[in-house]
Amino acid sequence: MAQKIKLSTIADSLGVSTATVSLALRDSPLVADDTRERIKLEARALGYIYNRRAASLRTSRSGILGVVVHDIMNPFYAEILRSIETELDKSRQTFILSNHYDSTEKQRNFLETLMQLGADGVIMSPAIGTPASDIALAEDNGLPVVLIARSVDGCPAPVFRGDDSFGIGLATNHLISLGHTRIAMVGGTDQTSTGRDRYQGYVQALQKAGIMVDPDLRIAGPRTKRDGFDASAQFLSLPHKPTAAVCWNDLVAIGLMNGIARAGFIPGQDFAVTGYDDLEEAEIATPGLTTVWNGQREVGRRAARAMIERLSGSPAALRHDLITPELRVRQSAPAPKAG
Amino acid sequence: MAQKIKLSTIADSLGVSTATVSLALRDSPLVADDTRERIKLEARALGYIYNRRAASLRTSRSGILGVVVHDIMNPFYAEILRSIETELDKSRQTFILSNHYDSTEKQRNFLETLMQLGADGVIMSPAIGTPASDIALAEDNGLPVVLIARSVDGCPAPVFRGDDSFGIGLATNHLISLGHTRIAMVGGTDQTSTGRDRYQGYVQALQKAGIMVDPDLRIAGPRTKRDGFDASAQFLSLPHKPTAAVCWNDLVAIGLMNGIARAGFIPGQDFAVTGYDDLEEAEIATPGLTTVWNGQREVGRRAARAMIERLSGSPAALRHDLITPELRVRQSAPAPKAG
DNA sequence: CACCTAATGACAAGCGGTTTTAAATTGTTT
DNA sequence: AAACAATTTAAAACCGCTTGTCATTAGGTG
Repeated sequence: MAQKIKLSTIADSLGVSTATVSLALRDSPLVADDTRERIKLEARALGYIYNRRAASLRTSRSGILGVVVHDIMNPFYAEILRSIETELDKSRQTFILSNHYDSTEKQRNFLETLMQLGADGVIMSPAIGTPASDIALAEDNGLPVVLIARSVDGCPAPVFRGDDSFGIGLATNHLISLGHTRIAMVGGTDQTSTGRDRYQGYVQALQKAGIMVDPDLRIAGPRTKRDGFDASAQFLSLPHKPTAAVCWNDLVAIGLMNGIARAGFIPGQDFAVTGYDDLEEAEIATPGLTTVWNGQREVGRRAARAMIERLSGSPAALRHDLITPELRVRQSAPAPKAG
Repeated sequence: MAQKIKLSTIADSLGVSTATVSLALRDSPLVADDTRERIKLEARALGYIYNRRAASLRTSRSGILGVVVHDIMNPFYAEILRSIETELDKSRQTFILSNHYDSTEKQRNFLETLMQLGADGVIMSPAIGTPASDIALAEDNGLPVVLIARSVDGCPAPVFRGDDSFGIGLATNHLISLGHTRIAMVGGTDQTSTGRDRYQGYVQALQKAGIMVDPDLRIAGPRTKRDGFDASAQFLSLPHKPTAAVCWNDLVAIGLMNGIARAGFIPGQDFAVTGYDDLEEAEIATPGLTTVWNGQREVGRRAARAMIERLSGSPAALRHDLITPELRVRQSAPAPKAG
């Protein structure tokens, strides 16, 4: 490793002061045009690397954002993440990523790390059971928080997510309109705001259609493709076989369809299945998955923008931003078989 | 945001010097036990947050690592990433993530950012066309590099990856032993070391079995599930219909099977398909995907360890570490249909 | 009790930038 | 030619923590 090039190296080599160099590199109007050019040229020639730590010590802006999600291996979060990345790239913010796997402790550790690093803010999908105080602590220490996908009770931070109750209603109503009456709900948990909203949306849709809600038809828990696959046995052995399944998300739906197929049935023919999220994969699944677009790209984009606006000191951002889901009809959810 | 608590705040409140506080918090033996306890207690009581930027300015160790992959939405990289995360967690290193989408420019920008932040090192799967000089530049600026999945010609950095040529041979030989002779290769590109190795492995296996290599049977390019799905049309219209497909990876294989199914054929019955990587998903695909375990967990684990060792100043790590792939037989690749 | 060693803690100089304040230069005006 | 304004550049303090050097105190020994 060659000798370290710093501001003073450039200053010495050009016979000016470090202050001038600093100002010049950041295009300050206080420096004459040709001085600035000479300095920039020399900086490049010497292979100068700007030291952000030193700078941020003074300016208290690190250019780093934190992003916390449940699990990036889940395509739902991966899609959100990608749009956050795209948006942050434009503003030259780097981000540090962490999965919390729904451990509030892991999440707390990560928030602490961010504070130590002097991160400018954090975009997070809170872990199950996150107390509002954890978020308040971050804010108190100068770490602004923007929430995505889930909200936290009693927490004033802005939230960006889809309208879950409405969205699951779209899927449920679609099945009802096709003539299904025994509709199972596979996946989800009451422990998250999202889980409660979706179950409630499902129940409301049934009730509005005058269909009795049968608690036996709820298979709570599944969240991944594997879970959905494993849940197929339970689904197939439900009392009074259901003809359709409203799934927690696309992963569960695809897993469930795979499981059903493994058992010798034909998904999208023997049973109607709907997903949720409209992942890229929904379209190429076999059969094509009827699902609900949940705007994950949009969630990421808006959350990132909100954060950037907040950092640039604009007035308090809006508190909540609900994205309106849309139904995507494909082949996995036809009308029930006659008889 | 309350008033900032720093070392001197604690020092003043206890009537000791900041040096003592610094030493105490880091468990230096130079500080008496009970002094240390008093200091730690006070730090907690005041809600002190360690300022890593200030510290690292002095120590030139930031506790940050960079990780660059092609695309985290690709489960192959996501699995590697997860094992890197697990490993780094143990050493209290945080990491900054970036996708390069095979843009050397984006990759260069990211490396520059890491240098500015004073990152301790970077674990990367290099973008197609990465010149060895880009990596040398990083090393010159004190940013140690460990490569994963792909190697870079003329670059002395350690590499962790699977033995691609051998691995693809496993899949090809398996198909040959089942009686297949017209075996297509779907996906991959000659632009990466991995791509060249796998194609070569496929060719060698055929030759060794005395099967003529037909260039028409190569469909180069596909890498994603979507690509595989789209390639199914081309696959089905190949001259002299092949009976089997060796796919670039599991994603392509699953996509291809979906496409084949959409066209009215039954994958794993009308055609034999093999994947590569053994993603979690391979097991629950329908039919279960016969594939090659590529040790991505192992790659991530070893790469992270190598980096940590290197940081702790241990002697030069070994240059290459090839993981030996293993065949995983499931249902997607049976013998060819009679006739 | 004087002397030496070991244990403990204070001081101050960095680390590499940013920014405020003041000085120097140039050009204008009377 | 002196006085003043505008434009550039220089000097120095500061951000918060680490660490080598040195002073102080306490304990042990002859």
